[in-house]
Amino acid sequence: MPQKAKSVDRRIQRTREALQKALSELIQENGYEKVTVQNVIDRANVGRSTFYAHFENLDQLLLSGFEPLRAEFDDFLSGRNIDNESPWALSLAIFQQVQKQRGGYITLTHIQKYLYSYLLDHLNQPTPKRKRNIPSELLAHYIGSSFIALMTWWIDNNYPYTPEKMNDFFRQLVEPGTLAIMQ
Amino acid sequence: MPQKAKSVDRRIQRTREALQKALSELIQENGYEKVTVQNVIDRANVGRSTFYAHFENLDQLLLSGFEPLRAEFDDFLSGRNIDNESPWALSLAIFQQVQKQRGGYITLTHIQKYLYSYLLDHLNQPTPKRKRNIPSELLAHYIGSSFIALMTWWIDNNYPYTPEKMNDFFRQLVEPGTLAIMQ
DNA sequence: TACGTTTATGAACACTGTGTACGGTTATAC
DNA sequence: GTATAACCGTACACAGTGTTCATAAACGTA
Repeated sequence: MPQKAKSVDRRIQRTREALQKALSELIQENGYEKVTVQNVIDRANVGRSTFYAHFENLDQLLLSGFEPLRAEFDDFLSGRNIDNESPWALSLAIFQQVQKQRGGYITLTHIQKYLYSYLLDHLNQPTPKRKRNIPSELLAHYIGSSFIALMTWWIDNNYPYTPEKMNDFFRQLVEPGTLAIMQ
Repeated sequence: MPQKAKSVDRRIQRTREALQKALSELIQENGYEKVTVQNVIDRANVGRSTFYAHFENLDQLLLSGFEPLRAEFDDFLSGRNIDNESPWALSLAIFQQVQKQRGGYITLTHIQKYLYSYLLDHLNQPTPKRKRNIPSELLAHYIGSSFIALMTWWIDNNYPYTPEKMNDFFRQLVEPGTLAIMQ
């Protein structure tokens, strides 16, 4: 039988949201490297000890804001067979989701981590038609990095194109090279 | 008439080399982010004030080790007309030079900076045959990032291929996509 | 509303690191 | 040999991190 939903303390929500919002703003203003815990708690109007009651450090706070995207991405990976659908649906989904979180902050390295391991699995499956001029590891690294490159440019330039258009660019750039190699 | 070469104080050379060597070792052990001035001067056996007499901060020390590569790269850019020779000679030269500095440390972002501005100039020249589906800025960013991606993989995996082979990979991956776009 | 529990607070503390200042010492170039 | 400069150590002010603890406030629940 389902347990009655335990109600979450409103104070916890408020604190966490205030911290995430403050971090988000400070990142957009100065970049993540320049953000300090001190800045965040000042901006969020939260006590120092309160911060450490919720998060071990700045990185953990950053990661907590990344949860929604991570969850969606996991769903996508487990819910569908990428190989039988268009492989470009994956990248499109990420472009769309990133834009949806527009105001939020994103650590692209985390997307890259997921993407990389997926690509490596995918490329290591025995594909008879593959020429294999290029080692799988390098290919996975290349595709993942290219994707991150486009994403970075897109965000830095404040989303000048739609996710669909960006995904087209990605496809146009990466597909010819990888197809030529994968035969 | 050529000025008589002013002899450089041996102490200066020794100090700078000790600091660069220490930084290089520490980067290879723990990564640049974790290196502190304290670590470097301890390892180099150099006084704190001496460090600051030579360099403003850690970044400046890092950059000083990058000078030889930067110089070679500048020479290359100014000495030849890239357009009339193979454009892939540029990337090959960098692969070779990076390997030559094997034991040394490299900040790839600095290479990327140079590469990016070169590419942007290059792509912005009016080329009648270009289709221009994709904005020059994005294309420059993409090519530069792809190059850095291969370079990073190459270094992280301890130079498993020759510079020439790596340059082939780069060409195979990037050329088809960019050619298709540049018509 | 009254209750016991959880959370927030702020101040103090130890710690690590940065960058500056300065007087004394030593190696170096000439 | 000597003047010079490079080096050294120490001390200092400052900024940031992460912990602890006693107190006060807000909360959910009955």
